[in-house]
Amino acid sequence: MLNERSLAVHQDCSDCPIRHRAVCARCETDELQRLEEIKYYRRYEAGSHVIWSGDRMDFVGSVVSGIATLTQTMEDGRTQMVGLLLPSDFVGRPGRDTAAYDVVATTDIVMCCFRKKPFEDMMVRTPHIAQRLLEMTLDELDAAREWMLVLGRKTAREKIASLLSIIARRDATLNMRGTEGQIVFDLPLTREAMADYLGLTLETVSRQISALRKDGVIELEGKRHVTIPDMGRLMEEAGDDADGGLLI
Amino acid sequence: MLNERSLAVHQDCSDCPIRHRAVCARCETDELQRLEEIKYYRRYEAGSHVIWSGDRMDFVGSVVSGIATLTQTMEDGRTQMVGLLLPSDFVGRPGRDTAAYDVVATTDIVMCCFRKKPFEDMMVRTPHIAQRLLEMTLDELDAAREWMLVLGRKTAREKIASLLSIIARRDATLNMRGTEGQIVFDLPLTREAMADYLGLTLETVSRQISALRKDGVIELEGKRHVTIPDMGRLMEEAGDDADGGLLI
DNA sequence: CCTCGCTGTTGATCTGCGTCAATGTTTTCC
DNA sequence: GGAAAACATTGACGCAGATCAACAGCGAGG
Repeated sequence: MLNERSLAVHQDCSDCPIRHRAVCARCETDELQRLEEIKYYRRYEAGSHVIWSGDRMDFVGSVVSGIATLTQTMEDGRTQMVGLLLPSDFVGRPGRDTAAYDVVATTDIVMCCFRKKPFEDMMVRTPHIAQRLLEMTLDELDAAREWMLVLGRKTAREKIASLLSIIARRDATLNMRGTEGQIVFDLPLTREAMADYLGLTLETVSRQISALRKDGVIELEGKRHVTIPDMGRLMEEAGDDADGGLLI
Repeated sequence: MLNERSLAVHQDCSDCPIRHRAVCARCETDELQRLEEIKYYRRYEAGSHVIWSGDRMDFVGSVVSGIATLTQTMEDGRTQMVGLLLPSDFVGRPGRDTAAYDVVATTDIVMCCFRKKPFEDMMVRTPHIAQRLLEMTLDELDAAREWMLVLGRKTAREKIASLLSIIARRDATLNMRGTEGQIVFDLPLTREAMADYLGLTLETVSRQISALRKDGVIELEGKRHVTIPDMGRLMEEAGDDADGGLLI
């Protein structure tokens, strides 16, 4: 997951969000060089599977551009999104070789990949990489736990407000804007994808978005273009205290 | 979180579940020795707070005996448990110094602690520690994501069955028993704590447990002593395919 | 022994969200 | 331009689980 903290590190590595430049800033140059040598890029179309749950994973990598989702599905088709992958987010798990989740491209995406074996070898030789990955994984764990509160205890309206507030802040951070004044962004998800993230149905998502619009918490132009006139108000609606907030 | 995999590693270090012996099996003896030197133990009574969310954390460590919970609370009092800490589970976060969650002792517990600074120093000098922590954190992340599916998409009955199935398997693993034949264990949680874990009310928890008992999925002696006559049946009720299953 | 507090159970009722269904809007593709 | 498909909105209705309430069991402490 992306958050303000990891993003700050990401700034100096805009072309390849694995953030290995940041990771290796303290390493010897030849380690950095070796990392450069084993990397390659992959492109996926909107709607296509990047990874199927249960499949063998022979690479790790990160999103360069576009948006992907991490989802779990039960046998009867019930689906829960467990992560939203934005540019710079890491995918894959050193030390495990089957994927636990489906990764689906929501938009066209570009991934920066490393074959798993060489990457793992590099991890052993370059301690900072393991430390950096640990830091990133702990951030993701925090985000997942924050989301457990959303899923377990919030109302539909609060869930929608939480999601909007996360996307708004993320978007503001990505584009180097603050969260002062009004915030404008495009929703990167369909109503159904939002429902899968929030543990709701798409109808409920639609209804609650309409309600928030009617109440002036958000403004909508078309289906996806959102304006948040007052971020504080939105966060109140989300049930968050105004400054703490979600890390996702 | 504990799972079969981390527990296997834990076997050779029963007195101090930080698992540093396992962590350091490949390290020089003097690193292991140094880790021994900075460790100390703490004892907490049932019901007491080990850590308050937002407080400064000056140590990391792990549970030696007893059970603790990791919870988040909203301003209006709604509570969500985001983790269950059993013997050998790790607490704390190298690289961050305020706690994000409340840690509460459910039973009397003993923790094995390391002051954070020396532990972090050791991490820098001993790459295997960071790698081992990364592995453990990734396991926890998987568990958190599995739990997101439970919270977001399962019915009350399935939630209860999921929780029982996790506790049953955990208990079986801790006591070195298999999950063949019938499984017997004591619930380590009150109905309220179970509700907080599952995103339900305690009344619903109580009702669903009664229903599962009436249907022969579980047997109850008193309030806490549970017998699972058929683990496969329970996992069906949980909505899991019979072998995959939760990692928590 | 009795009382108090804590935990758990069960019933009655209410309500938020899911389900089913109809319809509108936008995009795609011939 | 028109048809079809994908995405979104809105309404009517039902139900799973929340809420409110009463009560039972049990250990602790006077």
